[in-house]
Amino acid sequence: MAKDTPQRLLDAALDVFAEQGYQAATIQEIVKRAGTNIAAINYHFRDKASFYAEVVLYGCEKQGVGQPDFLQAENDPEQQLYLFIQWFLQRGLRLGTASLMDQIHMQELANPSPVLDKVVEKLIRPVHLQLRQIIYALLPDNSEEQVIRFHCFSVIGQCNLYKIGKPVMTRLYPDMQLDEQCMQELAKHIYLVSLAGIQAQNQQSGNNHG
Amino acid sequence: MAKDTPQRLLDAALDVFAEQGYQAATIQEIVKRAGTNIAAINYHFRDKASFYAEVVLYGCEKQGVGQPDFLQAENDPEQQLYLFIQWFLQRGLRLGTASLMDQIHMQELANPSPVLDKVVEKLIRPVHLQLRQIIYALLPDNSEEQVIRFHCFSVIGQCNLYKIGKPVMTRLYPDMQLDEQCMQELAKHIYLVSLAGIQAQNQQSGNNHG
DNA sequence: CTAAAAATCAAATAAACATTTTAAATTATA
DNA sequence: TATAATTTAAAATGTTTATTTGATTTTTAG
Repeated sequence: MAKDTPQRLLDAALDVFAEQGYQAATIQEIVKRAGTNIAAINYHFRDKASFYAEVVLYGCEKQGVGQPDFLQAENDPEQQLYLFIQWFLQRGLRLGTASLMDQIHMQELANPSPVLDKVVEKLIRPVHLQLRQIIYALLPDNSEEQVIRFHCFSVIGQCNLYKIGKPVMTRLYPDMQLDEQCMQELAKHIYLVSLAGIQAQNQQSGNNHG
Repeated sequence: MAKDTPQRLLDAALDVFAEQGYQAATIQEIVKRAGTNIAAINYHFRDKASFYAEVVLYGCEKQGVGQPDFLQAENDPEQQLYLFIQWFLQRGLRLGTASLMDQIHMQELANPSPVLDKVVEKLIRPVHLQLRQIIYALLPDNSEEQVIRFHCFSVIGQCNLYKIGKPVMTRLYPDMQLDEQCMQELAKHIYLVSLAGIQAQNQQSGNNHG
């Protein structure tokens, strides 16, 4: 038929698995969207489980290229933090591979599978390490490991809620619209809170040591 | 057989649905744990979908009783905020109905169903309104609606990450153990960051108006 | 207290659905 | 043309949900 059935299967499956999760997704729906038939899955990818693993890996690689680097020397850590927050927030909102992988991430949080290990290593850890570097630069030199982690997770946690918690948020506040403008204000807000938190930490540490 | 089959079914189902989500959970597993057979589901609760709705409602009512009230007059808003964070964090860690409903919440975020509306109204909104009151008291009188919401979501977001993101966190930092002591330090951290964020907001608002 | 009616439960069966396998047909390629 | 790779349709397998049927228990009325 058309060209590159495996490719069409991967793309269709990424959509379906993101929308519905591994269990709820049926290979029937996937092959229907890919415009082929059921046996194609078995021929190109052994079975559903192996197929899912390949789909997620495919999504990781697709998103992996073109991840921005926030640790450019010309920016001070404050700027880097702001840019990170802005990027991280917007990623989930825009359509495309990134938001699909965010949905897969979500599905994996609800029902972890062996695939989660690779998602963490390929997508999450690299991003996390960048944030960690930024936070590290903003904290005193002798900061405890736990303090660094906590501040990272404070930033991530604030951002994540707007991806993960959307279904609840729209029910709590039906008038709330998470559009581009709101995202910008939100980025400023999270930056303000996070930086204030770090500075408060610095003061406290200073008192403890002085 | 034993007494009150519907009751045993509800309790067993709450476990299974929380663990696996609606799709992945099978009524076979549920009736097995409840010590009865499949027909009991169809007899007492029409079908799987209706049954799930009743299970979630049951969970809501079970947890709804005994929710603490943080708006006691004897505490100042700062104390209230700290107690709220501490309670909210610990709720997910401890075993019992609360953590089960957190898991259901999680499953509903990944794959929302009509039931989510009721979970929001019965469980989430009441808690959210309490936090909102606390935040409101900490902000200037003329604060914008959006600012209030953002600060609420900053607190919630930071706490939620440790419930929702646990599978990722343990992979990022295998040495991290979210035990009671860690929770206490975490509560202090989130309180520090959140309060510093609010105070920074107050300063900024003051500048804007003055 | 007893008989009829209703409610509850268990086992087997049926129906629906999903996945995997098989085998035949088609297409591409050497 | 012969061979291998791919696609298709159909059937087999397994799993899950829904229904039926008959037995047991409980309730209600006389």
